[in-house]
Amino acid sequence: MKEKNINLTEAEWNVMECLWEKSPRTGRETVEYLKERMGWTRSTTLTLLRRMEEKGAVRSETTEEVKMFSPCVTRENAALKETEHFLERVYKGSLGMMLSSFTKQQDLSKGEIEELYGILKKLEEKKND
Amino acid sequence: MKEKNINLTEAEWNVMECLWEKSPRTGRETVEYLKERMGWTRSTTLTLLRRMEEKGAVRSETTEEVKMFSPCVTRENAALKETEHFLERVYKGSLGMMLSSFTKQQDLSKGEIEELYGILKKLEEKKND
DNA sequence: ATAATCTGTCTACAGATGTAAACAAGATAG
DNA sequence: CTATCTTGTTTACATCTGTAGACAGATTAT
Repeated sequence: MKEKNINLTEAEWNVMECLWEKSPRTGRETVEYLKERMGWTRSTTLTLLRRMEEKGAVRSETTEEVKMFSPCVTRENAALKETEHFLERVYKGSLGMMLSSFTKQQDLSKGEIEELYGILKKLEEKKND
Repeated sequence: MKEKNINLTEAEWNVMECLWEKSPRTGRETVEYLKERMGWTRSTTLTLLRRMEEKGAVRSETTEEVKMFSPCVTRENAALKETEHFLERVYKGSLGMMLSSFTKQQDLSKGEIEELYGILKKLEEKKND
């Protein structure tokens, strides 16, 4: 069974964010949410939802006359896929290359560097026990 | 003078890679290069080049009867843009979040962790002197 | 000079994406 | 019951992307 490769477009990410934040949600809620943050019309949101259901990114079930939408992928998983794809395209798949290139240009603050350190340290510890 | 926001599509990245590797290049060279690694026809490559010139990603000059193509952005810069955009979309702009989420799922090898450490250390040193 | 070849430009076309109006059937308010 | 609102479904449409054929002028080989 082939893990369908769900590619979320930029617009679709917004719909997912909405559903990841809370789900299931009615069409109405979703429309409301996206009208506010994105300024989308009802049609736009519903079209997105339909397409996303077609491609298996969200699923719906009709409870008491109303359609409820839920995501079919976790945010973590979607993010992971995106990240892999991104690293592949831009940094030949190397996280190290990305980190060094990016930081070389971005000039992180001390705090940020500390944060990254912390992450690595925790990682290492977990690896060592 | 607004820094035009050059968005490279996936296909276009390949053209850029070719020109970043060496430039200027004749159309012919470029076509040759991409025929090999991508299996693209002459038309495909030339169309891409034209579109990319239109949107300012590459520029050309005709030297002795032949058009020579060069990139208008450095790889570093393009990568930076992509990275920012990517981080924004997927990790609310936070490199830290990206690193921790990604590594949580990806299980880096010891060597890789070391590599990342090295990068951070160097960064920190630079910051401290 | 003619045919074959290069090089550059134009045109094409299907599928993806962003965005949305139009319409139909049920629910409801007056 | 009729006018209105709600919810879901269809259709639309301009752009962008990936991919490429067709054609015209210049160059070269026969």
